[in-house]
Amino acid sequence: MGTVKKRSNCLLSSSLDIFGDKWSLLIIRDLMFNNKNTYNDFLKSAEGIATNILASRLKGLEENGLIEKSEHPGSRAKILYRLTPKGIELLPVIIEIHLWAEKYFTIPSGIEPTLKEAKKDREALIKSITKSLMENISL
Amino acid sequence: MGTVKKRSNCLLSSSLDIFGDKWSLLIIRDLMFNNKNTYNDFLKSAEGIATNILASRLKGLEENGLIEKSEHPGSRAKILYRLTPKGIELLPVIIEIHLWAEKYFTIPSGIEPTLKEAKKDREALIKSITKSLMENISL
DNA sequence: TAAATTAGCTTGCTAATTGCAAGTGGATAT
DNA sequence: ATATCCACTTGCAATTAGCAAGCTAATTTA
Repeated sequence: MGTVKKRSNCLLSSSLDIFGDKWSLLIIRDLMFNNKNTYNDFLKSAEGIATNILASRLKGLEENGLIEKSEHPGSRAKILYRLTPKGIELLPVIIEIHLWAEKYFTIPSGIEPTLKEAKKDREALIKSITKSLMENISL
Repeated sequence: MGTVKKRSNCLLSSSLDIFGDKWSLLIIRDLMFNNKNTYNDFLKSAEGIATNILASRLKGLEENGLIEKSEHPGSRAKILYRLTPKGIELLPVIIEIHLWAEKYFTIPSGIEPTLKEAKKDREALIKSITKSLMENISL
């Protein structure tokens, strides 16, 4: 059921088989930048994902090794979703999409400094965000 | 009908509203790397896009200014699709997806040199591919 | 300690989208 | 003149998306 169907052996196509939809990268974004890590956190995001779609996307992302479930330190009722290294490695992709979008959409308040940093020293930004995301893993 | 619905003002979300599906970036890829620029070229790609889906994606990409139609120099029956600068600027996104995918999928024959170049001198590669794509525009 | 709320889902149903197959109409090759 | 190519459109079945409601276990509130 959950197996991924590869349409071709093209790297881009295989990648889109995993995260080429309107929701998966938004969940990754929430985990990366918005301090969201529970089911209800994702549900509350501005785009308004439907609960069944969220469940299916979380399942897909987990099956493909981009995220993983773990115990929530604060409550046994909650499940903590975390990025794996494989998920964290999508950071450059997400940054490049932002840099593209910056030219064509109005920039939301607050992210301008990060965009500026991305343009000034992209590698440094990736390294520093990656580092802090990786630290979250080993908690 | 053709208007884009923005789910939020997040740059990533707005971008995915445009190309966040399983086909749009593959059409861009074909235009960028595979010397495909007619309807039937796209139809023949390995992933096997359905003809009605192709028509709707081409329409969407055109409405969003990523591609444009023009006269085919060889035949009046054909339509030549071309990337606009806005479409060409997606090159870094596509490269980053490739670099991510390289770690998790078997690498198709032929692209290894380009991947190596992307890792060695990313900016140079982007600049050189962009240049040749831009030259295509003014023909 | 009982009742209400929170958290993470599942289920049922409807609407929208996808994808296959066939068809259309103009341009081109034979 | 006929057949084929090209860029689609249309019809229809199947899949997917999305809304609303429900469900179970854990937790908070009264």
